[in-house]
Amino acid sequence: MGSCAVSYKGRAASTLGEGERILIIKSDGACLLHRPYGYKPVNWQPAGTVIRTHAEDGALVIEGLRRTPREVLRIEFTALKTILSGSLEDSAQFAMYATERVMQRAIFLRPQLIEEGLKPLKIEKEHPRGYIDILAVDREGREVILEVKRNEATKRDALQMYKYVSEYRLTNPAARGVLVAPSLSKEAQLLLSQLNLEFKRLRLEECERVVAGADEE
Amino acid sequence: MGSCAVSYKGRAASTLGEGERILIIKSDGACLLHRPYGYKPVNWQPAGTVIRTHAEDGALVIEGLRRTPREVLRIEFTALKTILSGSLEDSAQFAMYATERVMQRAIFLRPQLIEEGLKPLKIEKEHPRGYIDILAVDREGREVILEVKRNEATKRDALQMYKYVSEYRLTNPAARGVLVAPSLSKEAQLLLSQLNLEFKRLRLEECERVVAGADEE
DNA sequence: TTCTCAATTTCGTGG
DNA sequence: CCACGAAGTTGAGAA
Repeated sequence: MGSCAVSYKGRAASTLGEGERILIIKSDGACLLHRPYGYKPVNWQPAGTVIRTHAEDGALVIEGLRRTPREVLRIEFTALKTILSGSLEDSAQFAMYATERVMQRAIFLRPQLIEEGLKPLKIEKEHPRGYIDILAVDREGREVILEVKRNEATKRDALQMYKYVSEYRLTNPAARGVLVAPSLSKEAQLLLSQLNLEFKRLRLEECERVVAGADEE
Repeated sequence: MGSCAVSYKGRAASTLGEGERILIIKSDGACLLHRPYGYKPVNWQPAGTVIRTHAEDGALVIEGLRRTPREVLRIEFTALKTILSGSLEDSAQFAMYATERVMQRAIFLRPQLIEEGLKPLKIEKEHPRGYIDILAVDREGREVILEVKRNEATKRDALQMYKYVSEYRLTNPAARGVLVAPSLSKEAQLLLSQLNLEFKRLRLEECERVVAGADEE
């Protein structure tokens, strides 16, 4: 903690005049310089950075160097308020719920969440124009393209799915497209019916239960 | 700094077991909890968050509450290593160079960077489905839609441009689309040729020289 | 508020 | 190592 001036050059370039900030340097090389406000650091380097320090004209200069891409962060402290050094013990598990992946996994584990007889084939199948969340086959053997959204599905989501489905329909006119989300905006609803696509309501909560149940087994 | 356990619930949800971390709380409500490694905080709240603290079973509980969206971050410190409090004076100017805007400006100042006879009409022109970086007219009077990228252009960038160009081609089939970037991914190159779009190599460095030269005059 | 897009995006995943 | 897409993306700018 102290007063410093900063310059950065690499993927972009920036300068910052003298002011009081907090600098954190972690043992993996990650470093973060924070101004007194805001969520994001004003300057930083990611893990893997090589830190070097030296004195220069009565100032403490801290440089973070990185290759691929080549980047240099230079912080020049002219006044120090506090220096803290130590090591932290932290081996705990971080668990994040409520991601789109949970929904995908639940559908794969229990396809009847969507409909009876559905057989998922592939998650995140590659496609010349992007990715399909899930590719499946229904009980009548038709291809089903599933686009999964964690939040209310928008017009944009419907269009994205249409991009994929229309491609499939060139070779397989019976191909279905199902947008899976907890809810659907009114505009998206209209669009889906115009594009001959379907919607299946599915809430994150249900998916979490399915995935949790599978993990117990 | 100390040992804590964390839970978060809001747009998503997460838990983190006991471990030693650094917590920064800024006066605007922004708070960041950092593990001993990595660039990103493991949990956080943005500026505007209301911070409340209380003791509970011998632990220091710090809660960050936020509305729109409703989010709660709860940090329970069971052991403290250090507490630091103070205010920082920082009113310096932050200047960032080397952005996409520099490239846009350079093209506007010196259109021959793209091709002879090009006449730029408008930067960031509105469009029903987004924004066009630059709209121009070539020496033969054809509309040219320019999509500018600071880094290597991807398939995604080509598709975004195609969205605009195909719209223009409905009324003006001769309309051109030019993707401007320092380089082009192989997949994007293929896509461009399929979609009848063009690529023009332009490096940030050249643009910076052009803009710097213009500023001197 | 909403939408749209840039970002030193970062991060993970798969080829 | 690239390429692609998600992210509690964040942040800025305009309607």
